[in-house]
Amino acid sequence: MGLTIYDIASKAGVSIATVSRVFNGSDRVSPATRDMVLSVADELGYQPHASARSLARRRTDVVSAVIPMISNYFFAEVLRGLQDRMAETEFDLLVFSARSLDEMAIQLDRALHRGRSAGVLVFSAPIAGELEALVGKASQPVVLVDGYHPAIDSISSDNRKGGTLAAEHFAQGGVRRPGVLMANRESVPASDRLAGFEARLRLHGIPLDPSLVIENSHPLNDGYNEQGGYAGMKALLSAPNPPDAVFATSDAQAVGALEALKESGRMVGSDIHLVGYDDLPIARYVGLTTLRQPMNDIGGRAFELLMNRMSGTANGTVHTVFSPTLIQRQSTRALAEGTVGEGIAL
Amino acid sequence: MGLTIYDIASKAGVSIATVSRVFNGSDRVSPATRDMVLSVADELGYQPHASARSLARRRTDVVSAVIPMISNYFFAEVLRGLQDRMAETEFDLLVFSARSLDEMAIQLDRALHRGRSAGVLVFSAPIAGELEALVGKASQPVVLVDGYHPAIDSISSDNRKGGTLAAEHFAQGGVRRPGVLMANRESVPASDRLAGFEARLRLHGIPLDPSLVIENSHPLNDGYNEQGGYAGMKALLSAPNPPDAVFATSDAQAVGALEALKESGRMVGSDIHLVGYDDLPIARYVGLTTLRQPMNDIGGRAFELLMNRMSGTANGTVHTVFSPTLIQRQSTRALAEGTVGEGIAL
DNA sequence: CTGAAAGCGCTTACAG
DNA sequence: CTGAAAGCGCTTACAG
Repeated sequence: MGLTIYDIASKAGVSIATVSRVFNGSDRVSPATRDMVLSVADELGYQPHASARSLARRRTDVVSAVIPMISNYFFAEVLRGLQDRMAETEFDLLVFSARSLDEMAIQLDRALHRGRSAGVLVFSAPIAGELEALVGKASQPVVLVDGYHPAIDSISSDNRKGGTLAAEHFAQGGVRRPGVLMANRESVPASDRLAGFEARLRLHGIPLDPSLVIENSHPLNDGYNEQGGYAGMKALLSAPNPPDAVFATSDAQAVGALEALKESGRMVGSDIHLVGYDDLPIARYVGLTTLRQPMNDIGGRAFELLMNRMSGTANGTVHTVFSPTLIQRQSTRALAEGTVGEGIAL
Repeated sequence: MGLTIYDIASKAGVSIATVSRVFNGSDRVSPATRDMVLSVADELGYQPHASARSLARRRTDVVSAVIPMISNYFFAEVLRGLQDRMAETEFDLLVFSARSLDEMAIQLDRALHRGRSAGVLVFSAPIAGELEALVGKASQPVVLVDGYHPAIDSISSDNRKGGTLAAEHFAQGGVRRPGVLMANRESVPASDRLAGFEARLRLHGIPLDPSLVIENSHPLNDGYNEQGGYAGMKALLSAPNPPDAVFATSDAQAVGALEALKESGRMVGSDIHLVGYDDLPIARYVGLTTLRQPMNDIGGRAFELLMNRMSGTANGTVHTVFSPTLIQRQSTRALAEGTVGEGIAL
């Protein structure tokens, strides 16, 4: 299909400028001309050439997303929100996925290549060192998704707030001896969740026994995994003085914990309570109280931020922070105190 | 950064042709010239412009993937395999995601735009009607992933074989009265899995009572969901003559079924057996016997197929079919008959 | 090994 | 409303 604008122009008996105008929706074309050009183009099956167009226009309708571990539920959902929002526009999405921080730098470097895209979304990466340098000298706008840097637009979810909500739920429900199933210490989201949780407990004068804060022993996926939750809950249950409610920094860990609780014969939601984080599809299914992040909104909003930057509309640096919501389900049933959630196990 | 090849050329005291040759790894440049051009380019921070390059070369180093429901585990994993393979090349990946068949056509149409990419991967779509027409007149090579059409290169997983393996496992283990938790009837993969299952049972002279084949009542995600598996298993258990082993067409359904089995007090893996499909991460965790598809390999192989097509190396239509593997775990423990699988619940 | 020049397929002031 | 022409930033025969 080597059809060019020249073929259409000659066949339609107009200049290439006119054909171009028709395809760019210019209003400086008479309806009659437009219709005829369109019908010729349609008949011949003409399509403008993407690269030629971006070169001539000096801009491209492509956005890049640099993502660690694309197979992760959170990223996949954010990406979905992003694409839904993008579908309404002319933009296409270039995806660069990495499996480590080093790879993030490599992929970001690729994404930043001149003429490749009009803007870049960087997911969940601590912006320092090499990444910071790359973003610093980037010639296209960058927006951080699920990340933060004082000088770069960002959009994220308030992890401290999530921890706070969990603690508040516990406090209101009369929890006296809380425990925590923590992901890897190095994980920034998990640390923030824990920090918010601790601070709010303190406010209520509820002590958090350090021996009841179990760090995940399985490193997979930064410690957000079932195995570690299972092992951690086993450890908590065999403590001299076990907790009466547990906050897990992810649903994956919580699902593992549920397994351990079932084996122990405990009634979850009455004997002991459990709160997760993420609201994976399975959370609803197993009746797990959890913190939900508006993943789709995050994706959509990220694209909007980037659009503003690309069009030069934006002024100062913008940091958008979404709040998580506590979804109350059976795993904290007895804590309900009137705050009946939407949650039924099935 | 409006740096062009001219800036580098003049600063380096050579022609733009030479600069171009350096950046294209041509060997028709003296080492000395090469080094000096490179150092100038490096100093100034020059990068070739992607669109200009593809326009002049008359080809692009971009591949498109058209995907339904990107948040699905299977697609995310295949995508990962694809990207791992692509990372070794100069290719970038454009992702178009759809939420329905109609949207698949729209997105495929976008992906097929001239100059946008050098080849397109179409995921899990029945190629007929509008989609077939689009692929038919496409000017770039198309490879079907998890799909089939006689005239188009494809790569897929043998779903009939998966059903056969499940049936064989049941037959060898002495199952007398099998049941099936079926996804939506319209789902091609589920139908194929069921067909293979039935055929192999027949071969062994084991009857499959139609009343023990329960179609999922929850339409979400084509019937591959926990809720339907739960409800379906409840129905099977309350049958006048319940099954002694159940084949679920997905792990999601099987996880729901496990829940129902637990509530019923049945010992899974001895009183009754259960086999899923997909080998989701949670399958290993809950000790579910299942059929695993080599998702990463599928992605990598899809890219290779496309590369061959793009380079014109390929001859006839190529259909690659991967076989699933039965991963034996606790949920069919008593069927083991020596075939001890790798599976331990934790 | 190197350069001058044509060409890739569009867009967009500038004139009319 | 329409056209002629320059330009977007490269690549690649063609000559030397």
